[in-house]
Amino acid sequence: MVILLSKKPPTCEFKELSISKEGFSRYKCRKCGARFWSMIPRETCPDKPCSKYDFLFKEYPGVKKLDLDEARNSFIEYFKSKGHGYIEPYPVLARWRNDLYLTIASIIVFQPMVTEGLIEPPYNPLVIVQPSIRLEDIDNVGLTFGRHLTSFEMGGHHAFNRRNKYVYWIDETIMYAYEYFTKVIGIKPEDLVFKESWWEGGGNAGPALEVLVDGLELATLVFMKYKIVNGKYIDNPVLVVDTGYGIERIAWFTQRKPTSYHVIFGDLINEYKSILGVEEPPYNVLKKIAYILSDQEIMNIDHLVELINKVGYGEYSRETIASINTYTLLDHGRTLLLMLSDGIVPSNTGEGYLARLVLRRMLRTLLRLNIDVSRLEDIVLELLFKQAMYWKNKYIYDKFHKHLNYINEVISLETRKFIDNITRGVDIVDKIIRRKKKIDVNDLIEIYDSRGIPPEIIVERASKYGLEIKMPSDFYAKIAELHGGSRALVKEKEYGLPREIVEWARSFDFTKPIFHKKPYASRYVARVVGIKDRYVVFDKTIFYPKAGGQDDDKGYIIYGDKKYDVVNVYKVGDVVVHELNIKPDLSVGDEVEQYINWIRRYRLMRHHTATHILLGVLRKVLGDHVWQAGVEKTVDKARLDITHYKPLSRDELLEIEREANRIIDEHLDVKFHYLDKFDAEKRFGLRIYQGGAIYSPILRIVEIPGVDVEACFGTHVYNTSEVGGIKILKAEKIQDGVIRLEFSVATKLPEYLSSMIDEKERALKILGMPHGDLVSIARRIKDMLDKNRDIILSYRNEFKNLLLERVEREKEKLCNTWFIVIEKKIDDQQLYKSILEELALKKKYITVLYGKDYLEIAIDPNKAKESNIDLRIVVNELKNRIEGAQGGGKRDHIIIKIYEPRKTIDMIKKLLKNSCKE
RNA sequence: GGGCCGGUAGCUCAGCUGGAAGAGCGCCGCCCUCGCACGGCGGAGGUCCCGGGUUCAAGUCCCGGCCGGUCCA
Repeated sequence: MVILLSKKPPTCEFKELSISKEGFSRYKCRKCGARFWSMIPRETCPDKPCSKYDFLFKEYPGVKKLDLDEARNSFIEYFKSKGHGYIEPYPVLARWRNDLYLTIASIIVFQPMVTEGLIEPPYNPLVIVQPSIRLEDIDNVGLTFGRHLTSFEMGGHHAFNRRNKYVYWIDETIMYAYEYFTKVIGIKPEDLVFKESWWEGGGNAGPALEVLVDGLELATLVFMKYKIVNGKYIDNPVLVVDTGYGIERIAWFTQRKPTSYHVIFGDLINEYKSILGVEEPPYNVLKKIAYILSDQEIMNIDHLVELINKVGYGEYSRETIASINTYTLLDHGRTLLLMLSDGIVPSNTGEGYLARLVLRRMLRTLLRLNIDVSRLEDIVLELLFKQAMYWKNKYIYDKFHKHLNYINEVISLETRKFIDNITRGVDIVDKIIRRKKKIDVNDLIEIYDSRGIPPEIIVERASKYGLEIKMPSDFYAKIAELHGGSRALVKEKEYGLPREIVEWARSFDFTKPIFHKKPYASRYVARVVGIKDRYVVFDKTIFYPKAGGQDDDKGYIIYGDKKYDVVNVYKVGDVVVHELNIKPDLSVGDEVEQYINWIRRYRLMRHHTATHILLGVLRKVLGDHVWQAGVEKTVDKARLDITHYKPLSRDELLEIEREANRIIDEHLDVKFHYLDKFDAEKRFGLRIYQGGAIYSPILRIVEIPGVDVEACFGTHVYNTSEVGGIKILKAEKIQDGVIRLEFSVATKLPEYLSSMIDEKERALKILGMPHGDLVSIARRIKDMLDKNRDIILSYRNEFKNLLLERVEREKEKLCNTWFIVIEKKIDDQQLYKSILEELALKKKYITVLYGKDYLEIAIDPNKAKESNIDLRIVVNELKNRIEGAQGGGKRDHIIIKIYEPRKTIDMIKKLLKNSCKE
């Protein structure tokens, strides 16, 4: 997430801080040069790598031990008491953003709408504890004894200062941190250090202060005054206080256990150890090792072993590594459960890939712990089950056990895929070794990159052949290199309009959407506010633009005695652009009548409402992981892509269809709400973002009570009964984790029925039985074909034998063997192929087969050698002597294209006689 | 969304520098057996993903597409 930019604005924010009144002064770290604030003079900053985890072996008389819940509550309660409004945590899956998959910090919840000043936050200031996921440091998990986690709780208190509303800024933020850590947690002020730094993420950036205590960073206070646009820093209209308190680290600090995992996962560690058959080093040894290595940059397991040996704990290296793998499983398990219970479906793209990545790392870790492949699925399920139970009734983690059905099924499927993969990997290693007798680094890279088989598995397999392969330490760096620079994903909006028209459209601010207020209006009067070429903007419109997967309206406008067709309708921001068939003779201010093609519109409306019904039903039948992954509503049919992990069964489809039609018959009124973003999210949840993130202060919510609620721009019917009926026409997997449903509704259905009946009748006609029953006729024809095939086989055999008998009579001596000629009379490739095989390969005759304009000569390869026959000479001669002859082949088999092949046979005989020694 | 790997018999796959489409398992028939399994003999089964190009000739080479896998966003 951290993007390196060319030029950072200079930071002078921290030259003077009011905390100096408490006795803090500014120092410079002798080792890393960083500036920091401390009450007592210090040579170096208490941060890695300038310092170790000194807190582990220090006594803090004023500090009370807090578990995770207590640490979280202490944070929330403190900031509540200081006038901060409390916000419930958001999902880890950032559905409300289109530039991020995962929630990586608490500020993500408020970007970009609040941080840009476009809407008010629910409270200002506010406090939130946001479970967040960061996978950048996934390779470090475990190795750093708990400093790195793939998921963690970020305590944030935020203030949004706008020009006309000041809340608080740097000094107040520091004082809150100071007071929280000294008064609530009980740390002595002289142990507290504020280190100057810089942070950026999610599109904003700014100077930051890291709050450090004896080697551990407990919080970062970020003062986001910039936003990042096209790689440049520009002043943000809102001064954002973005703080991140590491809830896990605060708990760890107060308990001073060897690793943060001991604090987060408690007894669960022991359960994992017994499932995995792992022993930890003795408590004090582990703590010592964690301490001694806490200022080291540990690259990988090998490096860790080396370091452990170096510091004199070599005898515990095996237990230490097993423990680290266990901690990794715990960490990844919680992350995976967070992802899956927020509805991520593992797949090969998007956020689904991130879930797969985490699971596969878990599975690889299990293999490293010598868990046999056959037990992989059971073990990983058991580990996740234990974890889900451990978190029962704890904060948002309580949701884990509620999703266990989905989690179990998806993990089973994914684990089997992984096992398939590595099994195939073993075969590939065997194959490469058979062929090349060795495997090099390029093979490792290629196999990993294109087949996802981790190099450890290959190395292990190769060792069974006695091959030793060194896995380069920069393996993953090489992979990254192979992929080149990566680009950030921000979807450019496609308008389908010329750029200058888009620019022009932006100069208007709003077209009143009559299609929302009066979706049943097919005629309306509007005033022209802009014309450019064939494009017109009105003050209001009943024309629905192409948006939200719904096709645009077609129709016409009338001005006086002039009529213009509206051929396309586009949406640019809140402006609707009408494209006419010709450049109109209109002026700004003219009042025109707008007419839409009602039949078309009504079908689109019905398809759109049907899509919402179907989505609600799919979620109900298949589970909460079902999200809309794409959608298109045209006049003929609608298409809905959903996230789901396996193909839909016949029964599921029938149930879905039945349920959707039941909702139509329920005659439910469709409700529309206009709500502030945060109100809508609070009232209906983040489900509303089925169509992707919407960056708008006010959301239009379409609710089918008890079925579905979505933020939606489209036109809908007022009652579900108007949909009239839903028929699913097709359900197919379009990519890993995505199922596409095609369906149609209402008056479109008889058309489909008619075309099906028509198709059936055409088939019957072709079969010559226009009034028969298709199924029984098909069965009869199949029987007939089978029977005929048998008959043909018998004929073929008979004919072949006759031919072979005749050949025996007609054969003549040539080149130490027999020479025979066969004319190809029937278009039966199989027949002549088997004859050629019989004569040339078994009987070793020189066999000539000719047809209308081609000729083929074949002989047994060994016979050719021993008789010194080379058919290539024959071909070349024929090509030389006969005009238009073209062909070639091998020594023992040639094919030539030639007119009147029969006439060349004598020539062939002569050529053969010359070439072979008789 | 991009890179890479793949698509050949019902299944798993082989098929080299373009010249006669293969193996194992499965299926059918026969032999062996009281019957089954094993074993033996014989047989059926192919739009070599689709489309275009190069060539006398393409499973094989080139281009485009579709589908699957995988790595990375």
